Amino acid sequence: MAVAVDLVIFTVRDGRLHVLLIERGNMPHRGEAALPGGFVRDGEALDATARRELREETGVVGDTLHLEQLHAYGAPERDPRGRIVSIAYLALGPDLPTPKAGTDAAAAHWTPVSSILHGQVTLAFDHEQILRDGLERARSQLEHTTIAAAFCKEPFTIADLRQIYEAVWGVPLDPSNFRRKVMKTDGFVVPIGERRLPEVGRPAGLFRRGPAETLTPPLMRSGNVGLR
Amino acid sequence: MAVAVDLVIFTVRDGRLHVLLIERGNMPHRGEAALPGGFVRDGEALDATARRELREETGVVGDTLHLEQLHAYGAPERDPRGRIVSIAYLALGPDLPTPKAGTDAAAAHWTPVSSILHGQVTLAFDHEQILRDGLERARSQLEHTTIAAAFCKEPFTIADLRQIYEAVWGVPLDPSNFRRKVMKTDGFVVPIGERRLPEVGRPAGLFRRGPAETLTPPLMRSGNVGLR
DNA sequence: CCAAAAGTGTTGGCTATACACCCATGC
DNA sequence: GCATGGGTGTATAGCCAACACTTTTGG
Repeated sequence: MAVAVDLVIFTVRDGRLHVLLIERGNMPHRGEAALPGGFVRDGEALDATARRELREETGVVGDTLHLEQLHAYGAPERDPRGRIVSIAYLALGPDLPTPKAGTDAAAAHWTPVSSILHGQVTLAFDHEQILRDGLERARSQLEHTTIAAAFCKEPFTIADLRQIYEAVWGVPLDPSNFRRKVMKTDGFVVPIGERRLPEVGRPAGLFRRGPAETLTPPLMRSGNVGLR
Repeated sequence: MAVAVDLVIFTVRDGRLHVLLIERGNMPHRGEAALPGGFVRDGEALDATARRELREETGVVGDTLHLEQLHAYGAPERDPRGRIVSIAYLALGPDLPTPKAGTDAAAAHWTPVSSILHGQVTLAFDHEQILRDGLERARSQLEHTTIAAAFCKEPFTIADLRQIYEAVWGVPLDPSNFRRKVMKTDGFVVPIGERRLPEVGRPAGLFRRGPAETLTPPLMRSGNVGLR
């Protein structure tokens, strides 16, 4: 029985949620889109496999990224090569560099999540289910934790942070309430005392990530409308 | 590489949270306390393994129990027999029958969770970490979902349900506010129009589980005091 | 060169809701 | 003694309005 790790890597580019997909270079499903991933090596912890694959696929040192285990998928028929149990990981990061092709991947692309949810892109194996689970986890994490800041390159503005929420949840948020909530949550963001010169509009205050990790009470989303 | 399933089975007995532990009948850790579990068989889905082990260890048909995947544990040195990745499952149920010994278990007992957290009972492998993760998941689930009702034998009173929360969270709740919250949440519980004759005090209304699954807004716990 | 408009960020107020805390009543 | 119900103050979300600061446009 083989154990693999698959990665759901999210980022937000120009206001839309994207996921990193590879074009499979080997059989099965050669040429189809799939989540990046690979097998766990002897003596390698699951988290280590995830970080290694992350590095191999995106070239990003995992320490700067949020990475958490998502779910284990083990349906007997999920992989035609045989019995493969896959541990899925969720990774969140700021607009990452254009990924390079990995060992098993012919090419890697940032793909809008909405295009997969709307059926314009189909994924190999059970990867669409994994993606949906990852999206739901990310949405939930935004409610209860401060990981939204992990999507932002520092320094960032409150509006940048709000756009993360809007992109992941697919709903517009009230700028006023959002700002109040973020500022009142101790340690969510810390001001650096500078302002961003805008192309248009009033200059926005700049912030860094704070030490806080949990949001109590949570930042609630009324309803899920979907992704733009 | 072997894949196993371990179970964190919780129930509430006389106001305290209990977990099902076995006394290991085989090496390694023979004679020590551990979570019930076993290896995934060929062609068997992960959930099926969990339900089978649940049945073998407790004699309970899994359909009546809440069962969900918790986390995958895969540290290279977690099992001296070799590389074993374990998928942990969380099961919640009403005061279950005294379990019978399973294949790999010399004996099975309901053990107060507090006795493990306070160091009076130690668990084999990394099972204490799994238990802690399961407890945290259960506490979180009580906030956001209606699974607390899964702990109650039907029919139950509002006070029964409240005792579940108090046992899992380890904090007392205001009976008045709790009642309002539960009654206002559409589909959490449905009255059956009868009353339970009490040993002392006013008779309490009886209820069954409703169709609702999520709690919006969540039922919040102010802080974690611990387990009694 | 100056004035107005447009766009974005920031601040504040109002109202409905939910909850914590306390008290009253029924059985 | 416990279940049930109500009442009040506080905190917060949703909604709305005003203001601040900048760039662009038009004379």
